[in-house]
Amino acid sequence: MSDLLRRLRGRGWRMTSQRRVVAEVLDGDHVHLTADEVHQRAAARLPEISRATVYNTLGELVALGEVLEVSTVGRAKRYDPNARTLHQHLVCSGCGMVRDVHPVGDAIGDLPEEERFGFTVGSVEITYRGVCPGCA
Amino acid sequence: MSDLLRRLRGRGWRMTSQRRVVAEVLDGDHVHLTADEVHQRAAARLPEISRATVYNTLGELVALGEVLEVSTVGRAKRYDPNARTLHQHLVCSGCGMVRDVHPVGDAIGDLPEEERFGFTVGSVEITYRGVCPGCA
DNA sequence: TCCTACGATGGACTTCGTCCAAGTCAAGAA
DNA sequence: TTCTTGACTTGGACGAAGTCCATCGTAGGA
Ligand SMILES: [Mn+2]
Ligand SMILES: [Mn+2]
Ligand SMILES: [Zn+2]
Ligand SMILES: [Zn+2]
Repeated sequence: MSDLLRRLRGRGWRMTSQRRVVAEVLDGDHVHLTADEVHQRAAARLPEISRATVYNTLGELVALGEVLEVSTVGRAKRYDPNARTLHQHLVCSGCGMVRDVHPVGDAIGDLPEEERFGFTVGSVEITYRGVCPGCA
Repeated sequence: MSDLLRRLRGRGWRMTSQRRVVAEVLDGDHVHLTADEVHQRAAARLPEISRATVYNTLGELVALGEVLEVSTVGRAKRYDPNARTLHQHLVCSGCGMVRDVHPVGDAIGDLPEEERFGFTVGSVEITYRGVCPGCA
C-alpha cells in the first residue's frame, strides 16, 4: 500500500497519520469494508481518529478513483481498494462474504442498442449472489 | 394491477384501503420508486396513510416476491413491481432515472468455475451506468 | 523556526428505516 | 345485520448510516 501513499503524495496530499492509517487498513485482497469497519480498525492503531475523518478520507479516495464504492441492498456501503483491476463481485446470501470475480464475456456489449434508450453507457456493475461452502 | 390485488387476496391478505392504494401506486412500466415516493403518491389518494404502513406493505410485497428491491449506492432503496419478467437496470448517473433492460447472453455462465470459490451461484444482478439523453 | 492553508475533530443534523403500544376495522360467524 | 376478534394501521420514539460545520491543530514550504 506504500504505492497508494506515494500516489497520494504525488497528488499533493498532506500525509497525515490519519490518512496513512486509513490507507493501511485498506490493504489486501478481497477487502470490502464498511466505513464503520474502517474506522474501528483505524482506531485500533490511532485511537483518536474521528468518524468524520474516515468518511472524508474514503470520499476523497473514491473521488480519486483509488477506492471503489460497492453498492448493497439496504446495508452500509462497502469500500474496495482493488480499483486498479476491473472486477465484479460474488456475494454469499448467508454470511455476506464478498469475493472478487472476473467474468468472461462483454457485459456492456450484451446490452442491445435498442435497449439503451439513447443513454451513453459507461460501465457495468455485476453482482453474483449465491451460497458459500461454509453456509451450504 | 387488479391481478396483484387478486393474488394478494388469494394469499389471505385483508384488503385494506392502504394496501389497495400502495398496490395501485406500484403499477406501470419502468416503475422504480423509493418508499418515500410511494408514500407521497399513496397519500395523494389516501391522505392519512402512514409511513409505517407503506414500509410494512412494501416489505410484505417483497417477501411474497411480488415486488423487487433494487439496490442503490448510498441512496434509498427502490421498489420495482416488475418482478414477473427477469430483467436488469440501466441507471443515469446524472438524474438517477432507471430503465428496465434485457441484456442478451448468459451472465451466470460467464463466471468461470474456478472463479466461483465453491459457491452455488443462484442469481445475478447487473446495473448498467451511463448518461441519459436529457442529461447529456 | 514560523506561517498558514489544509486537514482533523466532535457534535449537531439529516435521511432512511425499524419498532412498538394503542387504537381501528375487514371479514367470517351467528 | 350485528358481533367478535385478530390482523392491520398509526404516530412517534428510536436507531443506523452518513453529512455538515465551526473550531482547532499541524504538515510542509519559506
Ligand atoms: Mn472487490
Ligand atoms: Mn426494473
Ligand atoms: Zn456464506
Ligand atoms: Zn439523466
